[in-house]
Amino acid sequence: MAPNFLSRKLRNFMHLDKIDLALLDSVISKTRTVAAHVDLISEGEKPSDVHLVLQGFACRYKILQDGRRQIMAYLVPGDICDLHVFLLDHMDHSLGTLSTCEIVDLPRTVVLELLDRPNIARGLLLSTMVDEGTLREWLVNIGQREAEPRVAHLLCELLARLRSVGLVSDQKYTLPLTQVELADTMGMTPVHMNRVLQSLRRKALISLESNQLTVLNSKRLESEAGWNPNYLHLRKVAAAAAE
Amino acid sequence: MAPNFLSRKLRNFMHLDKIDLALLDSVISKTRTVAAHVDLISEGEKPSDVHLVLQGFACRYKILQDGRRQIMAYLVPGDICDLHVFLLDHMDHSLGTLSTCEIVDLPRTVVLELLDRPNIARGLLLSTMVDEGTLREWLVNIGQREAEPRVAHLLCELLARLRSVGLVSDQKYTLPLTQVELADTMGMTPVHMNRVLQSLRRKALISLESNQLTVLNSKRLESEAGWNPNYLHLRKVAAAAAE
DNA sequence: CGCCCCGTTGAGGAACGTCAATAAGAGTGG
DNA sequence: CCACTCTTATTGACGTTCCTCAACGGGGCG
Repeated sequence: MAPNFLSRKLRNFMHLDKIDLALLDSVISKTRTVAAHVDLISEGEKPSDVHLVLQGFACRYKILQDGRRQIMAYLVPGDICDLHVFLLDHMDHSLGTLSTCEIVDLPRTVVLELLDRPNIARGLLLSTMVDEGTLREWLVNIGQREAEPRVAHLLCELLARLRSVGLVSDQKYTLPLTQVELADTMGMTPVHMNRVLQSLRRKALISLESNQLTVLNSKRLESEAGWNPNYLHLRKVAAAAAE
Repeated sequence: MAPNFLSRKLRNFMHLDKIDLALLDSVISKTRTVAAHVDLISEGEKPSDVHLVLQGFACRYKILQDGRRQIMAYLVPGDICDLHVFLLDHMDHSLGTLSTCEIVDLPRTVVLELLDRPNIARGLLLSTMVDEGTLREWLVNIGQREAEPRVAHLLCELLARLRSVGLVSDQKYTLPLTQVELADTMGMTPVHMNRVLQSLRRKALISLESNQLTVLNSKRLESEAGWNPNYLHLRKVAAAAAE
């Protein structure tokens, strides 16, 4: 059976007992495969389910009148979106896949079931707060850092987040994104994104080919990025990674 | 007695009965005055209270190693921050005043009391989701828009938010911020901020003197900004403004 | 009066965007 | 297996936005 990325993630925050883990396993039993570049829900629609990503990359994004797109968050395996989304009567942004994904749709009743377990509830609320902290960090990143440290910061973040759910080995992870998508994430043009990646490669900080990203020199990459992982609130990273 | 900006704000989202309103009034009875440019809580500290702003502007912000500052959110009268902040063991950003403020510190017990009232709870959760939506919109704003529409967008947002708590009349509101602070909000330099404001004035879209901002031509300002208020989820703006 | 903060303005430079062309690879149908 | 097409990555030349540095003026306040 595929690993339960949701419980992996929550265990970064809270201890989960057998009942919790069994519930989390049952919840992810009904997955569906979604092709790349498909919306899970679009701006303006009424939210129905909470979405959970078990494989692949999804994102939140918004499209402006002139066609420009801003990607505002990545959802990677274990990530859940908008616990309280049922309160809203329309989505103010869209949710879509970037790569092929395995998705679980959680209807309201199942979410309430999860929130009935105190430690799961605390874990989910903490995850939500971390998502918010991540969003703030992205704002800082785009608002204050120049292109190269900005991209370096994103790559550091993904290293930490994917490691926390066991998706990093040998400083390497799968980054199933095109340079256009990365550019739309970082608020820059694809051309400039390309040049920044070239530069990071030339400095031997990373390698990136066929969607495999390797951090060759994490110390220098982190210093270039001004990296500080405190906003991820990962207290038990090493333990979780070892499982 | 000073108007209860918290109930004004929540009434944009939910109907509140007399008991709700009385509770909200009792909760804001013990305010304190905080001078401008004082931290309510700093990055790294352990959160103790939830903060509620009743007067003035406060903000969330982060300072980078090189001294650059990014302001990530404004808190205006009626705004409350981080309902669930007690879950975190350290702040990943700071909270400080921008102008002189009236602040209420809500200890955990009082927050729980508020959450016991279903409609207040829904209103508070909705506010939280709107805050998140606002943060996302700021990311879009900084990531995708050039300086002038970016600033225009901020001014439109403040017009809508302040109007929703009754702080706008004649398209005019108090904006107690320096150009340096506005620049740190928008991810640009104070010099450029100044030039953008000049340009908006020259086009007769706004006037801004001694902290009084007047929107002279909201239609054109909104079109310049690409303004779409859907992320504020304000369903009853007109009614609230009329009270 | 003098100081400091804030707003304003100018000149020059760096970062990033735009436009355009080419290459390289993946999938498709013949 | 090859021709074809489409997407993605790459590179160059050039333009624009925004930043940097610097100077000056005005108002509030001790």
